Amino acid sequence: MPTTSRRAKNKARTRDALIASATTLFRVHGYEATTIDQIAAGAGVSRRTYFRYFPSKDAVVFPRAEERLERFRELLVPEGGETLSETLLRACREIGRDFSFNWEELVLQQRLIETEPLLQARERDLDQGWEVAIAAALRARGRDEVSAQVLGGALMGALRAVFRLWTASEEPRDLESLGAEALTLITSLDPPRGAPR
Amino acid sequence: MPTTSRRAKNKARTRDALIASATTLFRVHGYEATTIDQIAAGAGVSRRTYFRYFPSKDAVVFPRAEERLERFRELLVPEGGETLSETLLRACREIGRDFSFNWEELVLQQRLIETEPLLQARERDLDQGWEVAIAAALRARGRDEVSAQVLGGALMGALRAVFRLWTASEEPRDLESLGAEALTLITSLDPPRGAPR
DNA sequence: TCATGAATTGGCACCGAGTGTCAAGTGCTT
DNA sequence: AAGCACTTGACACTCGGTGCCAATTCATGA
Repeated sequence: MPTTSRRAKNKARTRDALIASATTLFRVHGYEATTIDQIAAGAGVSRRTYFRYFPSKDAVVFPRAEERLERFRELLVPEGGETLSETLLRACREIGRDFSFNWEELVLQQRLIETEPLLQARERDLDQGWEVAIAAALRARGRDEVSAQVLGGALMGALRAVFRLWTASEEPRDLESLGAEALTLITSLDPPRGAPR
Repeated sequence: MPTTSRRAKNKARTRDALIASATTLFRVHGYEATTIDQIAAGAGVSRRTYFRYFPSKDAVVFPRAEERLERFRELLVPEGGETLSETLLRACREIGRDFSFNWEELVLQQRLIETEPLLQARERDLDQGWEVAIAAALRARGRDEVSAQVLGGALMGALRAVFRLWTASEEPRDLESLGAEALTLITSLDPPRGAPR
């Protein structure tokens, strides 16, 4: 019994068709002006069926979010005697490879997101998953709850900024060195005088 | 001609009534189960009028967002020969004072936000305004674009984590020392080996 | 191959968020 | 008091999202 039964294939095909239809329509008419009826029609499927594949209109904008986060989680498992920064860099490099392959797609997606406040909000929400993953990795390395969450927030904040810079540039820059530069920047911050504890 | 004309007073009163009505209803029935008709009715006003005061249903959850951000922006103007960390700490302390006065309210608001993904997304979106403000402060201190955005993202990420920890605790902890601790934590990160540049 | 049951789909009705419009009401000015 | 600008209420409408059920498609065993 292959996992790719006929049903599974059909579902995958419909899903891809919905994503393609939505992407095209968003690109041409914008997010707001595109209705779900149009997306569904473009995929040769009914409106009701759209909602069986995506829980909301905005979900179709982030079709690979879940699997990428899952991948990131796996990459955060430390290898050998890595320091945290090294693990992060390695994860950054791996994710960056995936991102680089889809640079154009990601840039267009990012431009679309920035046209709609709701989409920006959703993106931020998704980033929280990454932040939680980083915080978990920190906890797994013996950090206490407070420092895990604070450092997780800071690191993810830096990574998000890096990603935005990356998609905002004209050419696909080297995501890995951008990430490394970001980590270096953070660690070069001057601590406040008379820091507590 | 006082700025508080009768019209202005009525508007302020209606706005407050809407906030109060919404807060109560959300607290009792939850966000999702509360309709705007109910909120408007509770404030003795029509549904259409609600939308003249708030652009959306979720906006009423963050009624003070804009003015707090404005305050934060003003606080980020450096005083004397402060380092950036010192400026941030001072801003943290000032904002923290305001927050401490409204601890209970903020805790309830936070609990409500965490029940609804959409609200979490919106909150993240609002945080971006703070991040942009920090990045602007960094730029004003001579940082280049990349480091301003990256550090802004990291610092805001840490501050958000601090705020979440603060509202998650049973007792109102000292927000200032939490913030200071967070800054210290960030600066104690070990840089990656062979860091570029 | 065919019949049976499970999964998938489409159509329909419905709810609530959000917007345009216009007439009626309220406050400001002289 | 009258005229004016601003504010409100009511209505109609679009669209996102959900529950429901009948029709269709697929998988499975005889």
